[in-house]
Amino acid sequence: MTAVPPDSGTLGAPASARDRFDRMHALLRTRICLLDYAPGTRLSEEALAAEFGTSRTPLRRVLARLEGEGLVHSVHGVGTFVTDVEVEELAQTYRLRLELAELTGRLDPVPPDAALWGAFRDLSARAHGFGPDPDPRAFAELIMDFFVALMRLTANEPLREICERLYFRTTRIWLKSVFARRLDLVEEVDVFRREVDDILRALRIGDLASAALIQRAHISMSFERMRKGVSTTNSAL
Amino acid sequence: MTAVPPDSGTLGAPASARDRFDRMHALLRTRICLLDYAPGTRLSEEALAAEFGTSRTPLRRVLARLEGEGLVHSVHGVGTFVTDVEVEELAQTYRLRLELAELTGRLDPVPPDAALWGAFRDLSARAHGFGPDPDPRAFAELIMDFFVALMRLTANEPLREICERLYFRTTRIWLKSVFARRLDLVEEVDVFRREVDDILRALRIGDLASAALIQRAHISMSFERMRKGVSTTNSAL
DNA sequence: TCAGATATAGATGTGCACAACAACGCAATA
DNA sequence: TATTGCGTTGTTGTGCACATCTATATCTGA
Repeated sequence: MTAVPPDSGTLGAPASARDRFDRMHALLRTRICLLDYAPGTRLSEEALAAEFGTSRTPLRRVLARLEGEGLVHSVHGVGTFVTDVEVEELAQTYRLRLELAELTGRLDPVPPDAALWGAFRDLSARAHGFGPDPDPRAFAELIMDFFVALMRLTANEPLREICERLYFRTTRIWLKSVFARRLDLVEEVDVFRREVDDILRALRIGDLASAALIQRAHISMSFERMRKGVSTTNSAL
Repeated sequence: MTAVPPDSGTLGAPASARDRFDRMHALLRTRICLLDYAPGTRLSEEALAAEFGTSRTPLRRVLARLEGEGLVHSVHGVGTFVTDVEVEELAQTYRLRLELAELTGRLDPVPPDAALWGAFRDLSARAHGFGPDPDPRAFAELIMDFFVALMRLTANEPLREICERLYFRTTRIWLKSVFARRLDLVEEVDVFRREVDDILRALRIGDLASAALIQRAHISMSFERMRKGVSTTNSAL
């Protein structure tokens, strides 16, 4: 036998330090955005390090990154906490996201390749596969996957990076509003199905700018529904 | 005497961990953007830690942040290197910066307060204070300070953060072009003086949108001069 | 009973020693 | 002479013990 490098597992990836970092980062980000860790939750460095089978040192690097992205906040001697999100505070971020969404259709748009078409078909099937009583978390995950897929329609790397950064910072407010009954989940599912269908229709005729405008409109309307949800709740008290 | 907290120095700041981090981060970022560390330079963690009087651990945190901002790149077992910048690669980033500059005049613009007016007066004085043979580094520092001051004209925090992020990632190419004689420094100084004067004129009549458009135009023209500088050099060979 | 100082517990931040890894040089060999 | 293998060296990544800091509970005295 020739010398075989220490492959830790079934196949392929030698699991480099960077890969571990990316995996931990993506997983924690997903948990925060899907409210597995509610805003205000304290994240124990020791517990997370034990879960990932490492020491605190690499994990702290991940938390530092998440702090730079505005998802957690560390205080010396107290703890690391998931940041909170409020509708009114996010108004600035949403206005910016509107403009950036439109830019994805104007700056370096690229038509979908075969792989991306396949991804869109799967996403559409998932969107239409939800029953009358959908699981909010699973649906939020679908929305997230759809957003990431849409980002592949622009070749402008910095724009993509910024859009995703802002998305992950704001998306929790939607799921939070659903749980707080300020949004009607069934209506949200219906609206999302129409958004997917409309955007795919625009993409099929190669009109990426219109696809971006449709996305922009839905981001705007989604935010307005959340704001109205707040005032409705208030006036109903 | 009542108990006095252990003040480490002359006055005020107790120099918390976060303050140290911010200072190290800002200083290294400035050095990279002002080409004190040329692209490709290897940054020694040990040497930098010694310079700041700490161990590698806090310094590594700073380097990790800089890597997230695209200013350095670490490779296990090799070193941490200042990233390189090429005019053609930055085309996407510049197109994005154009759009974002315009947004600063449309999204949450705020007129200058007394302090900001004072800052602008100082900046204008510095701009007109350069002689016939200006120091490129000092002039680049002035441009940087002016940009940061302009960012105070929008109250949209996420927009400000993103604009600065992209600025620090692209600004080195200007100074690099000056050193490579692809840009004429005297002409650049003249152009910058006009930019400052024009923007301040727009601000005095309260037209922040026009100020942003002027800035946008100058970013665009600056990039074009750099591109032309490349082709001119090439055709002159 | 209440105000304030103090001890305690538990968290993040830091320093140091070592592991993992990559580049280089050098020598042995076909 | 070209090439392959290996040891050396220097770097980043990791683990662990300890320092530093904050919030809470407890004790003390009026």
